Amino acid sequence: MSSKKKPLPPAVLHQVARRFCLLGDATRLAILQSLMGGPRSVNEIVNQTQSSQANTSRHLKVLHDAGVVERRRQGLQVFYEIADPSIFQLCEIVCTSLVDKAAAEMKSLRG
Amino acid sequence: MSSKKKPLPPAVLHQVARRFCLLGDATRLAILQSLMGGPRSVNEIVNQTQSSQANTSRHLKVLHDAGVVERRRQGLQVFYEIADPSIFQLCEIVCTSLVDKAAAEMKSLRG
DNA sequence: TAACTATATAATTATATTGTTATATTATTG
DNA sequence: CAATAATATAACAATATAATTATATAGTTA
Repeated sequence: MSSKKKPLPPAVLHQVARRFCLLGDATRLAILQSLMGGPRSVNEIVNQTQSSQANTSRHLKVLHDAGVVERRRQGLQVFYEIADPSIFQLCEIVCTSLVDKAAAEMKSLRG
Repeated sequence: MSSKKKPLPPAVLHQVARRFCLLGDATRLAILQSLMGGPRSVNEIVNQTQSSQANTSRHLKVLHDAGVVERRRQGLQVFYEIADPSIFQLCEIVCTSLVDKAAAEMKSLRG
């Protein structure tokens, strides 16, 4: 039961990296943020994110291929929603870390 | 006190994306993994990660510029260590999510 | 200070990613 | 089935990123 310290094999590192890569794009983060409020049609996402339809569609495909979002067709529209809520935990941790860092910088500037 | 649902402004999204981008590279993840065991000299990292010295140095610079690792010189050597432990939380969440996904796929394959 | 060791940087090449425009696909409705 | 609406895809140009090789810098020691 050694729970710690096992180095991950390269293949796993690549998978983890790919997942982080997915989140390493502001456009995709904006899309995910839009989906935080629940399922959204592509058009709704386009409006909320101010990105073009084509670009939004392309990024949605990336997210879908990675299993981060699910899609379901409903008539003419396609609705997307978050399939992997761990995304939110990740974003929150990063945000907290960034806020902490900013606060530390403020403090050190003031002396 | 509305704690949820404030959409992050684009500038913040970019910062968050940049942070995720840092982790979106297997070489850097390997470096961070090496640093999980505590401070390491560049040479130790090179040996553990099987990457070239130049490449390791370059990635260490990236991580350092982002404030993810700290450096201190000690004679001829430079030791790096994790400056932002939230990294580990992030990796753990991703790993868990990937394991879950793999397990789900296994299950669906078996029927 | 010359030789050596550890680390950093620059220049280059190869590859990947992003956003755009134009076009295709899919489903609905008259 | 023609016209329309919503979404997806392809081709392209611009930019970014990664790894490598060669070289430079910083510190150490004789």
